[in-house]
Amino acid sequence: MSQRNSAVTVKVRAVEAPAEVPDAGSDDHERTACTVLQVLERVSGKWAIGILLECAHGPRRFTELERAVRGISRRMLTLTLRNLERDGLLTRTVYPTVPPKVEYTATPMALELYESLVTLAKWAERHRSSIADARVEYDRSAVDPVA
Amino acid sequence: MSQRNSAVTVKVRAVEAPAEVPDAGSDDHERTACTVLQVLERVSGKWAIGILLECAHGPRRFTELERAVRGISRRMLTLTLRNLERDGLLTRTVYPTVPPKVEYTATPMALELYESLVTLAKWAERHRSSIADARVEYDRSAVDPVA
DNA sequence: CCGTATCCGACCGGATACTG
DNA sequence: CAGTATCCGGTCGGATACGG
Repeated sequence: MSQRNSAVTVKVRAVEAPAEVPDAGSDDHERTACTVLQVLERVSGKWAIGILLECAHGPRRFTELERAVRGISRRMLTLTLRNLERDGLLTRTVYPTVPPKVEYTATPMALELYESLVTLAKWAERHRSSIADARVEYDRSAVDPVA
Repeated sequence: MSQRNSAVTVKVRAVEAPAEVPDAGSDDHERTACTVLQVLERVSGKWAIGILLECAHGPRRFTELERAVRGISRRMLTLTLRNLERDGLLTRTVYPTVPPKVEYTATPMALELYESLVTLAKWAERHRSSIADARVEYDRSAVDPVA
């Protein structure tokens, strides 16, 4: 896909009191869905975002990430790192010293993505309790149909 | 977490020519990462976004979704629908007619999320080709170390 | 029309052990 | 320090068949 500006076509802006999205033209949804899906797939897996968020604040070494992204295994750290590098979101720099030193740095592209992740984080923050409530309510009425 | 406004703390805005994210205070990353992770987990799975995007443009029936979200199986449609309903992102309305009719509608919360997804979609659109290039380049030099 | 139930393969991801 | 290799269980998700 070329560099055509704002190729996404959907109307954004001003959904303060959301009623209904204006519509965007039927199979445009599909193109958008596909695109978003591809983003989410790159960034999916439990660990990619944690790593990206860490590296957004400066170069990080392998072991630093292993400690910062808590709960991650060596294996998953390596795999996720490789994928992020492959997609051009992280650059890997090896310093041929002894002991070896490797730094992972977020690319400009990744730093832009970081912006979107912050947007997402804000949404999550706003609705976290609503979602939690919805869950307990749903589970309650599922287990306890009429009570 | 209560309703404190802008609890995310990280500095946003103005990363036109991204150099480095200012930093946000060490373990604030973790809280942000966790939050974002939770969002992504709700919305992950290949199908949730496609469904959300469809329903953002008005109520949709089960079979309509089955056709619109192409490639989805009945099973996955049902499961994803249930999870989205459980999280309060979709409301399920049953019309006790014959034959039965069920409508799924995006909640205001989901329509706000839609905004974020559009942001993500824009990012993906901007960088789609860069990522594709990065991949072929990475794969090339992996298979073809020195040539 | 709108689902649920069952089977089953693919892959994600943790634990552990070994290497340059 | 910064990985790689192997094993192995759990979950995701497709295909198919059946039910209200």
